Parts: sequence; structure tokens; C-alpha cells
Amino acid sequence: MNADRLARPAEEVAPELLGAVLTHETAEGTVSVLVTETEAYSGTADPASHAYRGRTPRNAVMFGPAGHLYVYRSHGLHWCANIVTGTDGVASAVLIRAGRVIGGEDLARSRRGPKVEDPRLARGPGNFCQALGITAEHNGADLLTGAGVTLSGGEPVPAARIRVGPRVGVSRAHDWQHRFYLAGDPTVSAYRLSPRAESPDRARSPRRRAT
DNA sequence: CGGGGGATTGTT
DNA sequence: ACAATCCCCCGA
Repeated sequence: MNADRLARPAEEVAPELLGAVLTHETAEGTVSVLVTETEAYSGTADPASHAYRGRTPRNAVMFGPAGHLYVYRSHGLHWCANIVTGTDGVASAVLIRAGRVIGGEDLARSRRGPKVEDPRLARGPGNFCQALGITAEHNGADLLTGAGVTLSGGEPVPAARIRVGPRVGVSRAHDWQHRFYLAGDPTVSAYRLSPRAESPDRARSPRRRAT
């Protein structure tokens, strides 16, 4: 993967990362996943981005150069991985939401559990990280060095197979069309509207909280 | 320094 | 619809 391709805004890079392959090599073995679903987070300009309120210890990696991994813990349970994009000093990142395991299936299943069906091994951002064995220790990892977690281009995806939609689960700016996925692919996660999604017109919703 | 809440997941 | 479960970050 060329660093220059990543040195652009997340919303431009996100659809191009479909079909790319993330590989994690450990002593236990190697797992490779072909990316089938991404979401763009546009840094300080994006109310849903962790970088929206500026640089903090947690989100610092997003402000660095492209091609590194930004890993954060979600809901105290799961790890989620972003590929940092954009130029150094400007926060921008693409959340990897799902993929298809194309190598090291046995290892991936040993991490995810024996009952998990193939398409679900890396379906959802938390499951994706679990299948690949990505944790906090990989926060800031350089994906272009060829060691540990690496990113490669993979097969180009025909534009006709790419779909765009609103982001999953975010409460703010949930209608931004920043989610990209492969049409009809069973490894793509299901869409969920956040229960807190702020709606400009809530008149149709009978259940409004009295504050 | 206390507490609300989240880029989730799997089950009820 | 909800719990599990950590910790970031805002406001005081």
C-alpha cells in the first residue's frame, strides 16, 4: 500500500480501502482479512470523530501521519481499529467495520469461538479486531513497515459493487454518508441506528423523553 | 473529582 | 430492549 494514497481525507480514502487486505503476523500464526466495510471520520470537522474536540492522549495517533493504526476501546469490551489517513497534523481516519477472513481461518476462529459462522468471523469492528488479534498494543503501529500488522492493496473493487450509507451506531452526525461497503456481501455488518441519534424532526416519534 | 455516555455485541 | 464493563473527557 502506497502512503500517498492514504494521505488524503478519510471520506476519499474509505471507499478505496474496500478490497484492501489487513494481515497480522504473530508467533501463533497469521490471519489475513479482506476489507468489506469502512467508515470515514473527518477529524475536527466531524462531530462523530474522537478528534472533534481536538487532540487528546487517546486520539493523538489520528493527528499523526497516514498509514498508522488508531486503536481504541469501545464500551469497555471491544477493540476497534482505524487506518489513519490525511496529512501529518490533520486528524483523519477510516474505521474498519468488517471484512472477510481470507487466511488463517483456524486461528481466527480460535480467537472468535467455535460456533461463529464464517461470514461473521470479522463482521463488526469489534469482531474484526478480535479475529485479527488487534488490541491496544497495536495503537500507533505503522502498517507500511511489513512487520506485525500490515496493509496491502489487494484486488481493486469494481465501483459498481460499492454502496454508500449513513454511519452505524453514532449519535451525532449519524446521517453523514460516510459508510462504504460491498453490495450484498454477507460479511458486511447490519445497519443500526443509534438509539440516541439526534433527529432534526422528531415529530413522528411518539416516544420522546421528557427532560 | 464525579459521572454520563459511547465509532459494540449478543441475547431476550 | 438491554446488560456487560472500562475509561475518556466534560464540567464543576
